[in-house]
Amino acid sequence: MPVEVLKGTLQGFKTSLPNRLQKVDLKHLRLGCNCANKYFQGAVVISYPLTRLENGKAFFKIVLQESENSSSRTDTINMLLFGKLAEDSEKVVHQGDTLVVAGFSLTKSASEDGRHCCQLEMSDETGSTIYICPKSPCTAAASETVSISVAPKYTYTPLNHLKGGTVVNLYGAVKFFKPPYVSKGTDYCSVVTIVDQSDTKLVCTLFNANRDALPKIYKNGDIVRFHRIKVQEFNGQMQGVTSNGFAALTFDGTVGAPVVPRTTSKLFTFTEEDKKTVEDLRIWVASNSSNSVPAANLSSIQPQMFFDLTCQLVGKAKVDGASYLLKVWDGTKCPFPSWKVLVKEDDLEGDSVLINQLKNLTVDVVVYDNHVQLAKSLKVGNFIRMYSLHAKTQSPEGKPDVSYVQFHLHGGTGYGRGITVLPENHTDVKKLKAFLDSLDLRKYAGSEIPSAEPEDSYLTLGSCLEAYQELSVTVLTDHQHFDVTAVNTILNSRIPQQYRIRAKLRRFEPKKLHQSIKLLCPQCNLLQEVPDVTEFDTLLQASATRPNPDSQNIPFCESVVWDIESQGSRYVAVHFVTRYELLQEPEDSLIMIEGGTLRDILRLSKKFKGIIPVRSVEDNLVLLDLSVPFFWQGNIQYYGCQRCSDPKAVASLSALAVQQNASWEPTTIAEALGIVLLQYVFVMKFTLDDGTGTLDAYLVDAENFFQIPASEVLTSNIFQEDMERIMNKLCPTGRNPDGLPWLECFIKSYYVKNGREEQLSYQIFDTMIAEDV
DNA sequence: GTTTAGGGTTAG
Repeated sequence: MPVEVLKGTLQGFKTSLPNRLQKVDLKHLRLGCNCANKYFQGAVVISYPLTRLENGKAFFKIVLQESENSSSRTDTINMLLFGKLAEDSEKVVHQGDTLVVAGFSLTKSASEDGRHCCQLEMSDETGSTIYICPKSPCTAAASETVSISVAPKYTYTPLNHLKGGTVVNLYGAVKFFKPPYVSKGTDYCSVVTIVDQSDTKLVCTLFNANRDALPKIYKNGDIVRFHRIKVQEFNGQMQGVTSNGFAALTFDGTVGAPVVPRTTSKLFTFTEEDKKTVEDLRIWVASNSSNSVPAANLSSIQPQMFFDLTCQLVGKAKVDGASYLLKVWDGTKCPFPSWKVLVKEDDLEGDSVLINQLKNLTVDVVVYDNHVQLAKSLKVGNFIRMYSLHAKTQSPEGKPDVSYVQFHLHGGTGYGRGITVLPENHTDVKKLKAFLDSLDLRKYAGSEIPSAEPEDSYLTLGSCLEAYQELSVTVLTDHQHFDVTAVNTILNSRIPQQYRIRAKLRRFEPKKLHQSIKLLCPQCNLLQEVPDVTEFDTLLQASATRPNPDSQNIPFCESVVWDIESQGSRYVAVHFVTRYELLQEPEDSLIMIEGGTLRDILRLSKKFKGIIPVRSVEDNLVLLDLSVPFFWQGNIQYYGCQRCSDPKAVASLSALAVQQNASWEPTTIAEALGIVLLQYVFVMKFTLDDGTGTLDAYLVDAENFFQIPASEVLTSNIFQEDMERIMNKLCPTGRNPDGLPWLECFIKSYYVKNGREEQLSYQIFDTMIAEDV
């Protein structure tokens, strides 16, 4: 009987209320206070017309005044009624009536109207009850005895009494859980295993389109209450699944902690009996606890462990489609060196000043696959918990004594892998916040870079960095957020890493420019010397056989054969590749040549777009041996990797010959012929010195570092002069070392096999010479 | 109205 009009006096009625119901005053109504056993009494000062919500539900609003003699707005409170209760009340409530209400929930007032900061919410679904004492009492006889049921009586089934095909209400302690994740269907999914005093386990598979409707479990041992969960048999075991009207409450499992349900629902019942059930379960859990995954902080991690980490997000960045970087800290220092994941400066989200400040306390966590979506949605500053995080120790091959740790949240949801955002009012968050606030960050701050005070704006730091870089003759093309590391620190580390350094170029090798140009296979990384073209004359001659007249009819070529009688019986065949069966202008034409000498080829390569030396094998034209250049263009010879190429017959060029937009560029031709093109690169050793130590770093670069193409430098006077000027600026001969310019460089360390030994080497990357040099 | 997952580590 949710709404009842009293026939007797209010006093008389109140004596019939159960003892456990206590009157509560407006001043004691606060958010979070347990109102299960409270009633409130007030007079109706306003009653609004009945309306309907968007979902069709009836809605009725009343303003109640606590004290009859007061006219202050602060003495009034809004009461919101929903559903059938709203409809029923609206018929019988009048202005001036006194109401006694119980079974309400208390929420933050939705309107800023100067009334009480909370509002009372009631609906018959949650067992709310309203007693109305009319302003003009009925003249009927004495009051009847009224019995109140504040809440509908829910019964809870012990887990050892479950039967398939039933819908029940359950209480249990969480033994295992997967935080809500996006399922492959349309809903969020959370798998929760609960256990109760009967020591029976139940795996519950919960789905809901609304993440907040799933239980807000943050750790094993939390207590849950499920209403309307369906029990069914699966694989010979009972299983719980969400059914219509499923609702969950979650409680902290700590003995003695306030019994406050976690839910986003505004309407739920919660009785003294519920409280007792939670408290009983807490005590049972405490004495039957089985330690599962440890919750660790960064300072207590062990190599190879999986653990739950509670931390704050400081920065985030995409790594690639399948992984995402989270920079987090928990205020403790990881005892092992940990990896730093290289991302583009522009991709790193977060306060760069703070990221820099905390760099020695944060760790880089890479999350994969299904976790990327959630990771992206996190806000910098969020307090999060990552479950089953993997602290993976890595040692370079053959170096078990040196190790560093990588943090991975691997893909999948096995073992509860996942991330949750913890609410700011969670006990663990409050504790962590207090701890983080208590830290003296200066103790951990790095000292290599001019430190910015927290009140400095990002702009100030930016311009400060600019001034700092002004003196450098190099420019970093990415990762500007990296801090400078001292050379001796780098030398002392045995971990493959990436660093930013600031140093001077003491010396470099080789001194002669032509010695610094090599050929690099981008696939197998083999470096080789650039051959001397004059060596090829014999090779080219040796392949010069009398062209086979049968092979001269090539579909995409116009061919001519020259007899060169002045040189004995030498024959040269030239095949002009046609485009759409048409000859092109010589400067656009690709030609293939059989039996040409080095002189012929060099001469022709100045006139034509490109030349491919070939020979006849039976009826086919094939490339020569890959020890000679397969393609000649202007002054440049292009080579294929003898290991990685899989040369095809020249006929495979026909596909290019019919393409309208195909160009006779070395890369295109190489690809069509199955050739892995060798790259011309500068290979130099720079001895870099920053005052704390010197290290030798290799430069292997095609054109980015000097902004000069290595392929052309040997045939261009202008490029050679540029190179000379640059090297003279970086490392002038006979200059006092103090006068040398600064170079800011990225270098990475990596292990190379040197015989049976592994040796740490350093290479320069993402760095270029400043334009004005 | 159905499907999702149905606990038991990635292999980066």
